[in-house]
Formats: sequence, C-alpha cells, structure tokens
Amino acid sequence: MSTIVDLPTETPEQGSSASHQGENTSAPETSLREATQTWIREAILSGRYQGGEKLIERELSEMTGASRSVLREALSHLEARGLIVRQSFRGYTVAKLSTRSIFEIFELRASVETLAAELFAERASDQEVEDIGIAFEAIEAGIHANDLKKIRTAKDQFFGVLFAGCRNSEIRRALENVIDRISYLRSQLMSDPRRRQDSLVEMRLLAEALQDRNRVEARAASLAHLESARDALVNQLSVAANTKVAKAITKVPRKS
Amino acid sequence: MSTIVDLPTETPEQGSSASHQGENTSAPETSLREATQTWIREAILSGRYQGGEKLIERELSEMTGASRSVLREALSHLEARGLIVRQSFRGYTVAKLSTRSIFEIFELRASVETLAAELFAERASDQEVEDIGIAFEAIEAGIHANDLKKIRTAKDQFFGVLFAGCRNSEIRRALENVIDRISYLRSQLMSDPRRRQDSLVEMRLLAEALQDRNRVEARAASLAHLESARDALVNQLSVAANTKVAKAITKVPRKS
DNA sequence: TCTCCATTTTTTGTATACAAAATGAAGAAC
DNA sequence: GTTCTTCATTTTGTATACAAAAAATGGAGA
Repeated sequence: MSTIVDLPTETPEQGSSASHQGENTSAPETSLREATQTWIREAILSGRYQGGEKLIERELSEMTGASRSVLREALSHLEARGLIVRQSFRGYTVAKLSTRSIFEIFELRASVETLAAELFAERASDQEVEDIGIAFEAIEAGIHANDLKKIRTAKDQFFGVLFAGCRNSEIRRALENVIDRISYLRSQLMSDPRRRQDSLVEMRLLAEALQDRNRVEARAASLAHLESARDALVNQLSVAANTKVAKAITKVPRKS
Repeated sequence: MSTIVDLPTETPEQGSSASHQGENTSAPETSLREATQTWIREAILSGRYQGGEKLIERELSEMTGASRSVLREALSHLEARGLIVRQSFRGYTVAKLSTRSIFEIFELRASVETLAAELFAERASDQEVEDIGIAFEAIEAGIHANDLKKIRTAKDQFFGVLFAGCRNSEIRRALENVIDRISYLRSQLMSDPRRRQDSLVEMRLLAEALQDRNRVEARAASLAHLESARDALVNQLSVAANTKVAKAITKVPRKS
C-alpha cells in the first residue's frame, strides 16, 4: 500500500516555483490585480462578507481603488478557486457552505491532509522539523494568551511549514483551496475555549509525530484532528442555528 | 480507519449545484467569458499550445473573437486553475510540467482518486453503476476500433460518471484541476498500442470492482491503474526525450 | 391597503482607449 | 566585424465608455 515514493529532485526550483507562483506569496505583491484579489479574499476570510452575500462591483472598486477591469480579473480568479460564484447578469456572491459541503471538504481533507502529514514525516528537512516545533509552541502560547489573532497566525504558520515540508506543491494547492473556503469558520470554532483545549491536545500529538518523523502516528494524529474539528464545527452549527454565520451556511436563497 | 461516512443529504440541489456551477457544465455556455475560457482550455488540452508557449492576447482575441476584457477574465480564471502562468509584463504562458510535477500530480491522484473509487462503490446509484459499465464498453470499443478520439471521449465519460457517483463535488473539483494539467499527455500515452492494452485490462478490473460495489477491490484497481499510467508516462518521457512534447515538459526557459 | 404594471435606476456585460513596460532593430562607435 | 546605444514597435497594464439586463421605485386601479 505504498503510495509514497521518492520524487525526482531534478529542476526543483522550476517545478515548485512555477507551480505555486501566483498564489499568495505574500512577499512582493506585484500587480494591482493580485493585490485586489488578496484584498477581496481577506475580506471574505475575515468574515467581512458573509456567505451568500452579493459582491457589488462599484462598491469593491471604491474600496480597493482598482478599476473594473482589474477587479473583474480578480473576481474571475477567485471564482475559479471556488470562493465566490457567479450567476449570469446577477454578479458574484460569496460561496455558501452547506453542511454537506463541509462534510465533503473534510472528506477530501481526510484523504489529502493525512497524506501531507505522512509525506512531511518522510521528506521534511531538519530545519522544517524544527520549524514545526516552533510553530506549535506559538499556537500553544496563543491559546494560553487567549489571543485569537495570534492563534490563527500561528496555525497558518504551522500548516504552511507542513505543506512545504511534504514537498508536493499540488497537495498544497489542492488543500489551500478547500481550507480557504472554510477558514472563516475556523475563528468561530476557536472562540470556544473547550474546543481550543481539545485542538491543542490533538495538535500536540500531530506535532510530536511529525518531529519524530513517525509516518503512522502522523497520519493517525492528523486524521483524529480533522474528524474532531469537523464534528465540533457541525455541532456548533446545529446548536447556534440562528446566528448569522449559521444562516450564511445553511440557507438557500428564496427567490432564485 | 473509516474515512467514509454517510454525508448529510439536506439541500442537495444547493450544495452540489452551487459547488460545481461555473465549471464545465457543457450545456448552456452562457457567457462569452466562459466560451472563451473553454476555447483556450481546449486549445491547450488538445496540444495546440504546447507547454511553455506564450499566449499572445491579440492573437487569442482574433481567434476567439472576444475583446480583451473578456479574454483577460478567461485567462485569469485559467491561471487560477493552474493551466497557465503569468509573469508581470510578460503575459501568460502555458504551464510547464516538470517530471517532478507529474510525480506530484500522481501522488495526489493516488490519494484522491482511490478515495473516489471507494466512495463510488459505496454511494453510486444503480443507474450510475450501470453507466460505468456502458462507459467501459465504449472504451473497449474505442480501443478495438483504434480510434483515439473515441477512446478519449469514452474515458472522459467514465471518469465523469465515477466522480459524479462518489457524491463529493470537492473531490471532483480537485481532481478535474490536476487531470486537466496532464490530459494533453494522455493522448501521447494512448498512442502506444501496448499501453492501451494494459490500460484496458486495468480499467476492466476497476469497472468490475465498481459494479460489484467492492470498495477494497475498487481502491486497489484504481491505485494499480494510476501507478501503471504514471510509470508508462515517465518511461515514455525518458525514451522520447527529444520530441517536442518532452521538451515542453522538461525544459526550463533559458533567458528568464 | 394591496396588487400590478410602467418607468427609473442600478448593475452587469462588452468594447475601446491610453499609458507603461519590454522586446526587437537599426545605426554609430570601436 | 562586433558591440553598445538609441529609437520604434509590440505587448501588457490600467482606465473609461456604452449597451443590455435586472432590480428598485412609484403610481394607478381595484
């Protein structure tokens, strides 16, 4: 059952740089289009625009300062990533997450993210193994400090190192897309102190397995964390069925 | 180790239609942008534009009849899907596949596509099980008739049914993207009669397992097929290292 | 007060125009 | 003959304009 093989190492710079170029390589922010895109993405991920909400071009244009040409390119890009959807002559709306979508996403993640964990254990550099430890400690510190923003940053860091260490930019790309779609829910989840504590325990197991380069344990810990996060998310949704977040997730438009 | 659970069935029309809307739902081809996008995509997949080749806007504009606004939206969309890459002030080029990328893609597919096969065995409707059989017979007929185009169409059909039957549009989305990227290589592969024969045998095993709804066998057959296809592809590349296809795959630009 | 229809306004779809950057070519200096 | 510089052309980046479709508004009739 070995799906893990040694990948060829030739032309590594070409393979990976070409693959995730144009993604969120936060560094240079070359074109206006990319900046606009990032702005909109951040606005959605931070919850400024809720699921199902309409994105009005004039409004975005004013806020970002970009012209409509640029704006529409950015929107088209985000549509391809699944973050927003377009209907003919009705413009773009923020993609809605049905409960079903959440299950689907976690089903995919359960397959791919566990693979990523295994691959990290196998392929990560010593530096990356060290970085995983550092990132985990940052998460821990954030939780103790009760600092939501810090937690989120540290988690992004953690998964960033994880995906880099697995040496497969296709996995990174596939996961980035689905994680984007649910990431504005993550902060909702993390606001529950008990869930935070559970999450910390699960992630410690994962971090330790990764640092030990223990493939089997890493997969198991990753899967456990995912299932736990999924269940917590679905639970919270069914409990808080009246909050605006829940409405943004579960409801279908009435007059479509 | 059960990553397979029963997905909730609520709001199925919303969940799925919203999820893969705006993809290649070949039916209505509403907007000009989508048509343009499809045109470019087809041009790349059919090999009309080779990997690394530059896409000149004026040229595409003339060929598709679309204005630059529309064209650029389409290009932006395709960039997000990874089919083309953009460099500042140097326009778009068709994404190149390094050997490494191919390994990465197959590594991802080995994880996700086998899951899709399992899920199909579990969840597909009786109609879909039947359709899988029909699609397979079409592939068989195509191979016997030695009709490359027919083979390709039938295979698309087969995987279309497979992805639909697994009831997870996220999986479909993730796989569509990576399969797009290597699909212009598939015809190269299929031109080798021996590989065609091998492929047929592997796919028969897969089709039979799917029709028997045998999860374990389905996964095994899917994995076997993938590894076989990957190896054949890599083999062919190293053999025919001087063909234009190989050049499009392996070489890095000299003056970048 | 409610409902239906016509008109106005907003918003999207498409096309064109102008500016900036990069590429390529011709000519001058060596 | 070669190389460097300068200029013209091409191509991309950005902004604006116009047309078509949908949504919002408001008034007339019941």
